[in-house]
Amino acid sequence: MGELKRSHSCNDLGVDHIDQEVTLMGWVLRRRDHGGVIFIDLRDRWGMTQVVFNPEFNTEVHAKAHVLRSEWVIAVRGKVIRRPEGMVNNNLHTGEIELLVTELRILNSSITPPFPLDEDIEVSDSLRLQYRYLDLRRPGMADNLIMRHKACQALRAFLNDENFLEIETPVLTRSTPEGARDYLVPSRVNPGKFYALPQSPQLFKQLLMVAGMDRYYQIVKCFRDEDLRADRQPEFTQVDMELSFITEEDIYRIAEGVMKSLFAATRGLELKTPFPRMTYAEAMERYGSDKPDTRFGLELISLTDVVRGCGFQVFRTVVEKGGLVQGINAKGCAHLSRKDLDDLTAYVANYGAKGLAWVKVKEDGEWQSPIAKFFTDQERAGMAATLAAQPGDLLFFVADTATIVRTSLAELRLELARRLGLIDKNTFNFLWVTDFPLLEYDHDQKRHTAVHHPFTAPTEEDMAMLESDPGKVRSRAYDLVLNGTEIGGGSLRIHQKEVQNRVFKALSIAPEEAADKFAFLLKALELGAPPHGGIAFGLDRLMMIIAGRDTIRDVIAFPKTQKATCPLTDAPAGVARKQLTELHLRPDWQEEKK
RNA sequence: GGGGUCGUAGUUCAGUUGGUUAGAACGCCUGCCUGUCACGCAGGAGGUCGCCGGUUCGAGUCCGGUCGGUCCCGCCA
Repeated sequence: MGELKRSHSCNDLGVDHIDQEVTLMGWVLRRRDHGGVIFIDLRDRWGMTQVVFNPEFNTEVHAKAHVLRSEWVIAVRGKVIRRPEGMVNNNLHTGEIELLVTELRILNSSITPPFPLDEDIEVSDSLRLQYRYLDLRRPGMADNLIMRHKACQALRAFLNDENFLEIETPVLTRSTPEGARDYLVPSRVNPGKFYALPQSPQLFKQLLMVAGMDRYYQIVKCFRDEDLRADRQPEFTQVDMELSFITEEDIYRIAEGVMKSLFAATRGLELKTPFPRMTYAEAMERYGSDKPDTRFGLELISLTDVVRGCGFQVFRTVVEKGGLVQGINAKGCAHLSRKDLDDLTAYVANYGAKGLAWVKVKEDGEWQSPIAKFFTDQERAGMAATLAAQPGDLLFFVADTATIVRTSLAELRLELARRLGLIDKNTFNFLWVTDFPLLEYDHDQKRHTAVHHPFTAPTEEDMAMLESDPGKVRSRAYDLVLNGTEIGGGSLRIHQKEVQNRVFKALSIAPEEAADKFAFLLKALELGAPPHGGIAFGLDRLMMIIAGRDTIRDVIAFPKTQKATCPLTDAPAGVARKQLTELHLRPDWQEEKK
């Protein structure tokens, strides 16, 4: 860079700087070479400034500028001048001025980029990830990272004000039963033993409460070796926190404060608090989901009692076998085509629904429907009344087990809303979902498993049922849902050894196994563990929603592909045999022949 | 583990019923151009149609497999 020193960013200069001598550094976004005058759009993290090489003003530097190409890195010194009459670019923050160059220094050239860096051009994901450092130069991607930084700073400021301590926890820890598949790390020093990467710092943050830290938080990487989705990858970031001597109300207040500060810092939005709340039971009843999107209606309506003993055999048998019949009234949607209905039927089939019954309510109130003939006038009237059906409405029904009915109608509801354009992207609907069940029965494992995790406290009033009717016990867990996405969850924890042992027993974790895997926790609970609880937010998902993106890859600097690889570094990769033997691993695969 | 979808020039895509030499735009290269801002004009280069196999006189096109991207189901306390 020689004696040149950057004086401003590419977004700084305006009419106040006219006639000043400045130096800019950055990347050549575009050149417009008129043979005579040459314009370069110079870009950096902050913005863009037009720089001008004028042969009448400086022949030497103009001649030198002819070689400049996209993504060359340059330093330019010159004078800030007002653009001529009528040449102002109102789309550009620095559009009132330009830099008339007196000195050009080429800091680095660039080969032709593998894809254009223009914002509006779609490039395949594999190419973007292979050249992620170019992809991140695009303003939209850079903005996402900048926004993520602001979000982290805002929540740190808020939590610091609330007397939290930011404390790090180990990344090399031990594998514990329950939950997702662990990433394992073999120990060289301890042959045959393994560390696991944390699925969350759950037990460590509880131990920090036992340690009297009182309020802890951490922005922390977590690891789960499961298959990927648009909003899920194996390493992800949690905003993790834990507090002592609190109730649910304290957690809600803190979490709402975090969201408030975060949305103010990123979107400049003033969120209304407190957020609405809904029990798990109500959410399942009205939306068929424990993370309902409340930006639109299309609620599920139960018809199980209305169609009991009706003339339609499919519905009748399902009810007799203890299943459910539920419906959705798509108001004013009777105009949907047969193809639309076939598509929707295929859509719910993905979620196990064997069929999707539909009824178009005609202007005279008559039913146009393949199943109309199976019902008496009275039965039809009862169903119509329950669904508040009016002429022009389209009614959907699914009859099956409770799980299939709820899942398929919940997904149908979302798909309908998308197709009908009922979703407002600029609305942010938060919802606390409370009173989750503590346990659910796993038919494969033939035992109960924890809905949240094994350290979640049961409610006082249900505790007595732990042994007699474990499936009925409610927990002191809560989820925070934003626009139908679970963005966080937590619970009040068990802080007494006896209760923890009873829950382990309800989970069919044998006392010997509990002692082996969780001895340290049980011991800590005997040594003055305070009542405590906490919550963790999925930062990637939160940023995805705030940035208005469809995948968390767009808010992660170096994300993984759906096959959990990194096209940039080509991870995961093979290792030398010696590395394995040092770790006391004996591979049975053949080494690649050279 | 399963299902959908995509893969053609550097990039984004088109390519008819299987039929001559595979096209467009942008980008790139050369030349011209003194007020553009997606500058303009003229010319040019650039292709193992992801890969392997099959059907066929003939395959970018049809079939099977495989690899890669992506979305979903299962999975994700």
